Amino acid sequence: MANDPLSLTFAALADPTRREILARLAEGEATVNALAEPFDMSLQAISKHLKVLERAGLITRGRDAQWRPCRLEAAPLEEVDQWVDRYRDRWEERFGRLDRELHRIQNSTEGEKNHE
Amino acid sequence: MANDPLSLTFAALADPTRREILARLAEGEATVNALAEPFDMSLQAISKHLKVLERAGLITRGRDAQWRPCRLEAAPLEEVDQWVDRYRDRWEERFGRLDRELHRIQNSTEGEKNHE
DNA sequence: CGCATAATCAACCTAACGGTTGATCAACTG
DNA sequence: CAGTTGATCAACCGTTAGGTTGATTATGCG
Repeated sequence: MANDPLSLTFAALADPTRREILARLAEGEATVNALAEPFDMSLQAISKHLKVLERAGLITRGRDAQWRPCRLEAAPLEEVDQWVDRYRDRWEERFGRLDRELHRIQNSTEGEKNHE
Repeated sequence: MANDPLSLTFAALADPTRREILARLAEGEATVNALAEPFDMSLQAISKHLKVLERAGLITRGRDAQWRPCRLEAAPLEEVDQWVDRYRDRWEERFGRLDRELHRIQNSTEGEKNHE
């Protein structure tokens, strides 16, 4: 597999188990055992999934005695969002030209508001 | 690899060659040979990449004599966008609570506008 | 028909993925 | 210290990904 950041992120997301783990982490930190609990899978397998997520920068791990709490890190998701954003107008075609223009204007005024 | 739609899409995107192909197709339809031209790779390899993209629904292929023109299909990218959208507030933390609330309100009014 | 072109099919190879089991390390607890 | 718990490491295994080369199919052209 390619090892550029975006490829690592997409590859990490291309697995339902890992996406479920991220969904769980969106609710707060969790230990490896807590994350493994819902799955019919060995703890070691979950540990490997976490390593994949960590390599992609999607999680970080702390240290609390013998527990290694995992925390969601959204930065790579923002990269994904920015990448996919370049194709946004492709699926907004159905709105037609006028409505697409409205979206564009709306986005640009949002830009002014946020970035000033 | 898992074969649910989202996993197929993420997996298809987890390769720089395939992402470049999509970028090329964003400019318009193209034949397999045209798509293969920039890459130092056999035509068969590109053909396989196209099959992966097709299985994910990211492209469709027509038929024009011996050419099989490829066309970008953005629907799966919209699915990706919707999935990642659930985490948007995670990387917008830096805007602070007030601004995040503004975003939430803004989104909900957009929803009213689009879905009615 | 005979041939060139566009693209796919088929077989093969290496490396990585996703899972297993068993052993090990690290930290708390009695 | 001995034992338990949390988690990782290591080796292994079957399958798939991503590339190659060689053969094959389909279309257009002289």
